[in-house]
Amino acid sequence: MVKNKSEEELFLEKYDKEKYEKISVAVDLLVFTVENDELKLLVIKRNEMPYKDYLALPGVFVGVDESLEEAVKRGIREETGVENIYFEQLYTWGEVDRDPRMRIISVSYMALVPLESLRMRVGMRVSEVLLMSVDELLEQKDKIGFDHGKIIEYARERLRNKVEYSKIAFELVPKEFTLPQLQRIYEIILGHPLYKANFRKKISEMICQTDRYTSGNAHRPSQYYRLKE
Amino acid sequence: MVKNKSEEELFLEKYDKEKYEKISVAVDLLVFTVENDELKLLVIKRNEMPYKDYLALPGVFVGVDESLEEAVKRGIREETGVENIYFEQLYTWGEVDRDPRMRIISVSYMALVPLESLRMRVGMRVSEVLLMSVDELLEQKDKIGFDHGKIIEYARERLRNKVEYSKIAFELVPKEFTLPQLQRIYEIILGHPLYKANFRKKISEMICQTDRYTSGNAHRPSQYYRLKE
DNA sequence: ATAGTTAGTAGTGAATAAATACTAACAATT
DNA sequence: AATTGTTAGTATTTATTCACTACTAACTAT
Repeated sequence: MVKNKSEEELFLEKYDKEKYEKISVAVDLLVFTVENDELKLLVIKRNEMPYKDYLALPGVFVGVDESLEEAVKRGIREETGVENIYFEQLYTWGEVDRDPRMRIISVSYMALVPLESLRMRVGMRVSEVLLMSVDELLEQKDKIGFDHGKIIEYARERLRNKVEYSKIAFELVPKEFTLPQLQRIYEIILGHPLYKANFRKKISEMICQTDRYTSGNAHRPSQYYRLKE
Repeated sequence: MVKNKSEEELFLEKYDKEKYEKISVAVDLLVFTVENDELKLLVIKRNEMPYKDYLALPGVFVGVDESLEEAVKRGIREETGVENIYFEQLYTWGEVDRDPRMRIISVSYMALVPLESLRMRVGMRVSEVLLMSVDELLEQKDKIGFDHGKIIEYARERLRNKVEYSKIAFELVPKEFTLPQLQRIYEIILGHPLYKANFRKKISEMICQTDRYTSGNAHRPSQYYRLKE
């Protein structure tokens, strides 16, 4: 990584080691999905101090030779077993005392995964992994360790905003989906109902229809669509 | 900062020091202002390797006992001499080789300051501080060191988006301002002209008028306003 | 056949945004 | 003292989007 040894040495002469001791950097993961008409988040039940028996976000430390994105992918793989899912950076939390053990700066990332793709992996994890309703989580923030309650709120807010002007909601449905299904995702994230006709008008440019329909339901079947491009 | 020594020791047994060596964290500052009807950014001309004679963003390392915000305030003070200006976190850049000297993760912050408040301080800085047009900067990205060209683009995009749905533009004018002056700020950030009547309607709820007017100009005087609350 | 249920479309009035055209008020010039 | 140039500010018109109602369509179960 260091391309020029003398450059580094030159630099380090001025880099005051007393004052600017290096810092541990972690990524915290907010893996969202929708289950039973609820927005859910992957959390772990801690079985160690500090915050033993509290809920917390999964996370991993960032290695010196590892980019933030690489750490995120590794973390998602370790916690869920899934690969190639959508994620984006949220915010970086840097209060000095946010972890009582040591100074840790945490870069939070939000990941979205359709429930169908999310298959829990037992693995050799030390902590229990749970899918919990975001609403319920935020109602009992005293059960959440560290500053993770604040981070979850921040993420929900970002998700709510972003669903209005981006295609992010498509990350929570399979490649082929019906419009009532997609509309439910929007409504669950936004927390209020939408008008069918307006909803369809708005997303009509983003989608293209397939020739497949639902079947077996005691009502008119709905057509499957997919995201354009 | 460490509240429980035994907790820390326990933790460190499991914390693999080989793999998760700590990392240097810096904050990079994007100090924007408007001068001569142009959006301008505070940059430094580097006089050291690497990227000697290139342009770069000012930045400071984050101390172990210093929050990110504290580092930002210190950085802004060191580079500009001003205090108490608006800033917000932008994004965290974590590619492994983004700095050839060593692994540095950088948290970028955008600050906005009215030109009137911005008084350059000579100080004992090693590098030259410049106010440069953002458009010009982005036209010659090969003159910009590190990954800072990308960061500047990201910041300009964020500023453009945010000016549409927030009160952020008010951070670039004095406490009392005229509407033509404020509209110019919007137009400069957005990069296109706005319709006067629509502009005024839109911001009318955010502002309240004063009883003062401009004078001395060979045309109708304009009224001074201030941000509501 | 019909009742129940959800899928999907048409259309209306209200609010918001885009655009044009105007009037108002000053200083400098004639 | 009237006129001109210039920018400040308002009125109005048209187009687009949003909130909402009301309808038709298509399936299963009875």
